[in-house]
Amino acid sequence: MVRRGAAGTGQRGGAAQGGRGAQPRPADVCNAAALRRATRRVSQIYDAMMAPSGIRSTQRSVLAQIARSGTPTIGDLAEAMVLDRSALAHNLKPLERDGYVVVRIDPADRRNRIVGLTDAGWAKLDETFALWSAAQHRFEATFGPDQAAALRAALQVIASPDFAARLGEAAGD
Amino acid sequence: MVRRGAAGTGQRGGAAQGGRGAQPRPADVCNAAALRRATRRVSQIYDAMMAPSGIRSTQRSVLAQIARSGTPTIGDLAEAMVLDRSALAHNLKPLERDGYVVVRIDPADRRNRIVGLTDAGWAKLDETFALWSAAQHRFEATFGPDQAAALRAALQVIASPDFAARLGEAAGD
DNA sequence: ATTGATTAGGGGCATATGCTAATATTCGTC
DNA sequence: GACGAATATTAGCATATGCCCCTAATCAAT
Repeated sequence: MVRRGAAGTGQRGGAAQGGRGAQPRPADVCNAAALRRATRRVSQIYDAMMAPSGIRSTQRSVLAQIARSGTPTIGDLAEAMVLDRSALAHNLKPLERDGYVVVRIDPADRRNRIVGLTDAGWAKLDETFALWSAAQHRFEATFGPDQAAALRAALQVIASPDFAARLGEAAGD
Repeated sequence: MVRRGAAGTGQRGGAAQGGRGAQPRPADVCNAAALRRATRRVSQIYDAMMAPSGIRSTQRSVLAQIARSGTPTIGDLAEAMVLDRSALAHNLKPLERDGYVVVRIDPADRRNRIVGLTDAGWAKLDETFALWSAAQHRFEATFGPDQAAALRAALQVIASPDFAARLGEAAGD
């Protein structure tokens, strides 16, 4: 039940690693998979170095984004972080439980929920700055400052709403 | 309870977007967060375009990696995918349940579990090739082939075991 | 003012991901 | 050949992420 060496890898004809002539195939490697792999690797380092703080890099990202945004709604935050609304709402739960953020109804438009940092949230953000910065420096030193800058530039393009719009133009069908 | 404009963003002194002079801070943006954002954006496109197949890009990545590897153990797969072993074991569950992969004990070393594609797994891999390829082409066309190639090269460096070793040298303390 | 469309969030479900502890198996040593 | 060290995997728990559907609230049109 476990064939081997046959076709069916998505790279037909046994041209697994450039064996045949260059077919019109994208690049042999899935961009999404490559991104996921690299993200896991990097997140592992950041999380490991941030472990003493008790929060993860993902959680610090949320706190930092709230700090940058001021008093965003959940939708605002989700958009800024390229995150599904429900996913962000889930992520806020532990932070709210631990007293770092507060979510309350917008008096102006009662459909909205306004997210804000508590004093404890600000304190945690300050407290974790050194750890985060150390991880950031470590990555930059290992990968190279110029390379890192180029990578971030590329990633920001990809994450931008404009890119998403262009990318999604024909993705729905 | 929701201060504003104070310090504590991790980018002190109100220099949120390059306001002050260039301090020796990494880059204003967390590399891990940037990676996560871009990954989500790209994964959303791939998943949306692969929706008709009934499997996600993450799942196809697993099938493709198994196909490439032949008859890997769970540990082999996890290493190749930069994925925690237990996470991969979890990911295999739905695929096993749906009959795309089989996991069986290695007769040679009964501690190991050998993973393999079933006929249905090979068929699904073939079936999803067109969808995956379309997503891949779409991304390349939007982002630019050269840019995409450069990005993939950078991501592969980051995902490589060697990079992880160098990155992790001082991350444990 | 009532109705209908739009928009923001929340709930439930499923997958994804990682950590820690426990279990099973093998290997090396005596 | 038995015992302890090393290795591979699983189990359980928690967070992360996204989709679909539902509810609540606003807005627009009549």
